[in-house]
Amino acid sequence: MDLIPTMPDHSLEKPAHCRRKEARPTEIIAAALHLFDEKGYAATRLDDVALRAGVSKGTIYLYFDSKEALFNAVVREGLVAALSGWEVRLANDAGNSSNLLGELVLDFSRMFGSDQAGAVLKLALSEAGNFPDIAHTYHDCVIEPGIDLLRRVVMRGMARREFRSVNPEIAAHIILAPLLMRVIWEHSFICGGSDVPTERYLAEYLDLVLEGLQSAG
Amino acid sequence: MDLIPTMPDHSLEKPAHCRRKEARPTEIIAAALHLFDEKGYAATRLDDVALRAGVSKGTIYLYFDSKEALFNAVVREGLVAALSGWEVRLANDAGNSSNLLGELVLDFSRMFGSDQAGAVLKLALSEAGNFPDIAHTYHDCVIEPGIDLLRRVVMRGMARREFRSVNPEIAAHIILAPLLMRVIWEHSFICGGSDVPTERYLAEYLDLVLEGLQSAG
Amino acid sequence: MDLIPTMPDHSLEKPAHCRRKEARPTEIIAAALHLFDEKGYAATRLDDVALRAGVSKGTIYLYFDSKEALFNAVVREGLVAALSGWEVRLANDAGNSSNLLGELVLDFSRMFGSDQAGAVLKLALSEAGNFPDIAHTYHDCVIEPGIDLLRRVVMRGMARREFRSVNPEIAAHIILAPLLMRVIWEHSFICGGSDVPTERYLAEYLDLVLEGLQSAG
Amino acid sequence: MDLIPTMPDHSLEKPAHCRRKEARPTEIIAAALHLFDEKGYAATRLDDVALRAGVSKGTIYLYFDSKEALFNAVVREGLVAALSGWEVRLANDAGNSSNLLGELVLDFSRMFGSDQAGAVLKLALSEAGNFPDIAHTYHDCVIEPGIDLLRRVVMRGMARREFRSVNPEIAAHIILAPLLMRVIWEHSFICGGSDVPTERYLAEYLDLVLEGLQSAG
DNA sequence: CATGAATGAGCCTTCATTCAT
DNA sequence: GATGAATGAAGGCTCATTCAT
Repeated sequence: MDLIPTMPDHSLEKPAHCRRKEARPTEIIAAALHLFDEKGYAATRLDDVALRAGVSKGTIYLYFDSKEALFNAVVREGLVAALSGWEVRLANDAGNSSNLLGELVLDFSRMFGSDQAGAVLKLALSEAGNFPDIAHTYHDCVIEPGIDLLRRVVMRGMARREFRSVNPEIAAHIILAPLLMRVIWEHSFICGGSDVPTERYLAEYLDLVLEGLQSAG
Repeated sequence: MDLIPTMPDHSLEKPAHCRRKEARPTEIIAAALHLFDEKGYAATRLDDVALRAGVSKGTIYLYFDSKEALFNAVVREGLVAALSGWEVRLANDAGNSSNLLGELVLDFSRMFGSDQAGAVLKLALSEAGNFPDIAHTYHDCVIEPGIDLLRRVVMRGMARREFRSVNPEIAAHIILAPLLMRVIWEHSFICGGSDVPTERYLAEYLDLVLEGLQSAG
Repeated sequence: MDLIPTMPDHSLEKPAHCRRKEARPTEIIAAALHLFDEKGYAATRLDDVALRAGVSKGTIYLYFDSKEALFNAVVREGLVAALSGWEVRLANDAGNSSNLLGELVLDFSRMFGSDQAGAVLKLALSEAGNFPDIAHTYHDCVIEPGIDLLRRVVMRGMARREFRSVNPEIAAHIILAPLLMRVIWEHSFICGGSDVPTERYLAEYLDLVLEGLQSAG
Repeated sequence: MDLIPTMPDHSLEKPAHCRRKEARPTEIIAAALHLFDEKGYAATRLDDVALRAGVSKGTIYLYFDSKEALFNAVVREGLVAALSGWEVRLANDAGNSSNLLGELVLDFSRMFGSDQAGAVLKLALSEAGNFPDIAHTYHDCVIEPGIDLLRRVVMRGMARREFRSVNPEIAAHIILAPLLMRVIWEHSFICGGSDVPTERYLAEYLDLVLEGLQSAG
């Protein structure tokens, strides 16, 4: 499966000519993301994507080879957005591990709080059956790095005797879960959901996790 | 949306007549569940459901009014399976709250370990966009009771000074998340996934959560 | 096309045994007639015919080879009913031709006033496209004899100088038309229709026709 | 029931672009009319309509929401065609009523002689059971105005002592019947039918009717 | 580049017909 | 004979994809 959409490289064109034209693919992707997230891949009609993007249906095919290619582009865009969020200063940060974990969680919250990354997370999970390649790519490029980051923070904390001894791999999964779940939640039970504001949720969550990790001493 | 499929009540028919007949709806539901879980609602063809159930396409319509009705039946079946799992002895159990929480988690694991309940959980989340009624029903009948159970255990622990003071509502969500996430995981990244066996995962998870809840004293 | 339904000859069975059984074909035909008339051939489901006849769907096939065969039987039954109505004493009646025409019209009205013959008339016209054989048979067995009868009365009247000189063939058609039309009317615009009672309609009709035929002298 | 098909208004589009495009709906309606007339609504396949119209099946759905909507459009078209035929100069015509009636009949004959109006008349009667709304609309918009016109001519004749005293309402029905019947005839017993040419039929018919209406003096 | 009319493969659904009981 | 569960061919409808303008 080709994750890179058929998209002409406009990088050498004069920049101030027609901003709309260059934004087209992005606008289409944004429209598609919204609808894929809302209705799922299969139930989303290209007509609706075109309508929402303000272009004709045929135009979509100028930039993407097929509906599946569009889906790939959507996910890839969200992938990039997500990846950029995982950039942490893990190494050069000299603070204590609890703070480091706290910042990681905030980063995460900011990243998946955007429609972009959040919707793609849900998409990757929902459509995993029909697009195993995407599921794998997403897992390898987003989930695994995130887990890895958490694992390293946990190991750092253990090494510095700030955290008690746990299985870092599993702990990372468990720590990540409530964050992912919260994202899925908001994209599935749109109306209603829990009325707990994100800040409180994160605070309480961090409190619980850190307490659980805290070294006995 | 009607969650009860149009399904004749066979309970009064002659029992030794044709054993297959009474099992048909169940077989169809099982086949449908498998495919819905694997490919999603829209991408599942009724032909394939029929093939897998070992019946003709028309037969499906003897028991279900439409593809959507079949989907409803599938979810409802999983709902029942899930609900039966939440039966806990919360009240008459005199043990300490940590043990109680541990048992709850085991119950949960058993329940959603079955394909039935697990697949339906993933379905409810994946197809929430297209079937808001189902999403709501699932939330109200499965998720919310589960959260409530956890909340009550947390409050019990706090009342008995076994747990420190936390927000029970949020804590319940956070405690539930890794369990749900694990289920989703297994239904999305089928091959691969984490190679951590469920028992170890649960043990580590319980350890972390209980440590996090532990009263300081 | 076979106008004779596959129907076992019960004429030699003991008569007082099980009246229902022998009446089955007739009951099925009656139910079919009602539904064919109401909804047309294609829109009538055999399930509904069975339901209305109080038998199972399979039973229909004990008496009729196919839906088309049932339709044929229905029409043929109505044909017989209609034909029996055309039995007139044309020859031995010595009265004047106006009276003779009046009696013919009354006969006609009685015949097509029954649901049986009336419905079949409408059926034959409506479904002529799909069942040309039936249309022809109906035309040859019912319409043509009726026209012929009228023609002979008109010719008799002309021969006896009771009627003025007209084209008997055409006159017969024109005289028949309002009678047929009235029947069609009642089977098409069921509710509403004209509120003129049949008696008045016939009287006025006869008055107009006879006046039109009246010899000038 | 909505008699107006979902049909984009092309009146403002560039005219010299693609002559075919604007004719499409009309061509589809014509093809549908032919087949509906020939085989009835239910027995007509949209594939066949498409084939006859020289378009693909999907194209039909560009202009009509459903088979039923297409049927509505067909009837409505025929309705318009029929209504335009009932335009008579009743008021300003100073001639005698017999002539007026004669002209009305010619108008009628011209109108329903076209496939359009004639086929729709038969359709309205045949499919009245399945489309009561259409039957009513047709009755109210075509039949009733026609009857009304005839009634007014009859009353005019009576007022001017050209016609004898009859019930105008009933007379109108009776006068209309042979005309309608002739139309139905031609659409039902396509091959064969009576071999009397329309002109002779009309002449004989008028002769009979006028004679019947003639004032005794 | 952009459009949107046209296409046709594919799927849900219906229903006449069969057949084991 | 009678039943009604099961069948599967057929048709209405959708929508991703193409292409002439």
